[in-house]
Amino acid sequence: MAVTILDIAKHLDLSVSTVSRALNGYGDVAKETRKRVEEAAKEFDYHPSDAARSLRQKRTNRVGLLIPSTIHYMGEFFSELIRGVTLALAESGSNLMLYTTTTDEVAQLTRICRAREVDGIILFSADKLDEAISFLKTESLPFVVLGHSINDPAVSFVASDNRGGMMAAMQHLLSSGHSRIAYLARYDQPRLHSQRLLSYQQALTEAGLEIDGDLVTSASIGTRTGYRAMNSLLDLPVLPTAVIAFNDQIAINALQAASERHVSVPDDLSIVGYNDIRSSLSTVPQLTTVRQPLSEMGKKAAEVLLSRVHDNDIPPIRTNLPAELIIRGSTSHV
Amino acid sequence: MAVTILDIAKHLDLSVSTVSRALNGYGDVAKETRKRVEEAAKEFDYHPSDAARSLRQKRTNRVGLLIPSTIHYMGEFFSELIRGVTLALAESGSNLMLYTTTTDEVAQLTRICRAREVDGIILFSADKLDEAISFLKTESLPFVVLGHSINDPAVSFVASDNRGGMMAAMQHLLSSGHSRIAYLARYDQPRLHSQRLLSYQQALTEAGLEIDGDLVTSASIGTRTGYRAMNSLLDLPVLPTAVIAFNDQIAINALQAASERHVSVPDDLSIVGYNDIRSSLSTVPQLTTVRQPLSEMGKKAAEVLLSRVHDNDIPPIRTNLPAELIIRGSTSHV
DNA sequence: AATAATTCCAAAAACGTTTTTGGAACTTAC
DNA sequence: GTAAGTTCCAAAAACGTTTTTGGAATTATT
Repeated sequence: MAVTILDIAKHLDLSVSTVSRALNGYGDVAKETRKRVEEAAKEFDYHPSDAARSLRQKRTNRVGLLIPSTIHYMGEFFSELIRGVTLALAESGSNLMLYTTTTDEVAQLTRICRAREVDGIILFSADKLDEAISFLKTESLPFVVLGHSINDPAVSFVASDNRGGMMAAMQHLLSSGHSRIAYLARYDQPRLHSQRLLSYQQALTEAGLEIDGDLVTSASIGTRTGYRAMNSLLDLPVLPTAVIAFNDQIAINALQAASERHVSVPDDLSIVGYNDIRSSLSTVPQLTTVRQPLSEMGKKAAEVLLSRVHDNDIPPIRTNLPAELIIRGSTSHV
Repeated sequence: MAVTILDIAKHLDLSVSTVSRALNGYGDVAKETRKRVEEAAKEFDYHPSDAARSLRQKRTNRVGLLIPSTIHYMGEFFSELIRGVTLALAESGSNLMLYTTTTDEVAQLTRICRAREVDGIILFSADKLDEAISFLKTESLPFVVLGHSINDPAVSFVASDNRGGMMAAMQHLLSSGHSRIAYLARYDQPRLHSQRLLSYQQALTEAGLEIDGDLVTSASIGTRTGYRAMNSLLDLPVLPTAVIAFNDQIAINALQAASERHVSVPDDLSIVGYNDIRSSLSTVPQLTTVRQPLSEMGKKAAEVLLSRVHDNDIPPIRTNLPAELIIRGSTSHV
């Protein structure tokens, strides 16, 4: 059996309560006694039972991160986020539980809340975000949404400035003389898509350009996402001179499609990605992209959550981190 | 406050023990009573407290996955593994705790074990694997190593056939007429590296070729890993005609370096990757690579661990899943 | 020198389950 | 018609902590 606090107490001829207070830094214990306890704890490699402590304290020192089950389609994106999350958690001594969404997201959240498996939840999953949010609002479990800016002023979120990011990309292309700019979207991400689309349309309108429905199309999720969609753009009677992709993966596959059809990037076609994942440095040419500070977003989300775990009555924290255009080789003057 | 088993018991005028037995499927409860209990539990959305249950049952229904803190450098690789892990865990009703390694791995493992935070651990971290293993062997916590084949016959692992995979790549190149074959390694992964190096050398020797030390070099971890190393290979007085990279990321960056120096792949240079991550389909040309069944490995590792959680006295399960050469456009006849 | 305050610690309660033990009520067996 | 099973359930113990309460011993205050 594992060593318990009782073993320590017996060994030192103290009561368990004193040992507990000594280890948790309470004041009601003599200096000398505390030292003895700490030494014994070290000697026996004593660590308090996680379950027992959680039960008594009503705190688990765990936070949950809910991610989509299609996580393997967004490996780089995700791992940057998670890095930030783990960084922030490590500082506070909390641990991370990873939940992948199931078919019934709300049932899953119900269990997590009612069984008190975690102290709080970072909602990254996007499947049925609205339902998930409205459920969590009825529970007392702190939560924060990661990656989406939420309209409801009562919910905390950490996202990046989508409108601004997309606008920066558009302005870069427009000022480079492009007028036929395609948007290679992801319709299955309606929340992000609609924001980006708005900026796309606004930029065109402000530039006095027509909005051509043919130039907005969607990549489908899967391996080589965006490959087929890019090809269909290249089948248009009048080709676009620039493409903004929903993310870097799509941009990379668009690059591949263009290359296969001997459309030269950036000479014949400019391509802009989104997110600035590491791979965007590895293409030929390197991707111009809108950088989202993914790691920082993860870190910030964890911090926001932890502050709510500490006190859930503080007003909601709603953060849009700035997006930044990174100009590399995949775009040029028309 | 959350609803407890006592609330259900009071509401139904039963004892807590009966409610517990009813919900957990024990025999000692009348059909009618069980039905009433189940209905009440559903009505109140009752879920037993995770902490209380863990404490009493000495089982947490959680397993840990230990990953390196440099996880963001291996996003795709990692997310495929994790997908398999979560798939297997979901089937068994277990949850996943994600631990990133800290400076003192053993101290971290000590805490995890002694605090009984999880039922078992999947060791994916490679930093000080030997120390970690020898520590875990002294504890009673079940564990399995993921991604490395371990010599010690007492430890369970799930890996893929490194020797075979590397050998397949070499044979492919040799039979295509290549004789100057470089190996773009990762010295900081000594375990995997040494196995691959052995196969590399063996294949050359069997083909009656000299082993040229200049042709074995190492990529360093970081963004664009392998870019600089590839460039130094291209600076050699006599160029290699083929390169086997330690992983696909390195291969992709090697591809980029070659392209920038107008070395045509595969005409002037063949490049082989390793792992078959999704991105290996997105390059121009697409990567020839050695496929490791990453998702299956993760799944298998979780299954092996769970079987040990169920009964830790079963003999070690040691699995090398087959690696498979996938021939695509980045390699050709010399 | 008596009282008040302080320091240190032990005892006990509490957290919410599961599991063990035991016993009442009802059936079956002879 | 008693003995022996069965069926169902309640009571209590146990899991390993933290926190509250209270009290003895020591020190400070008047």
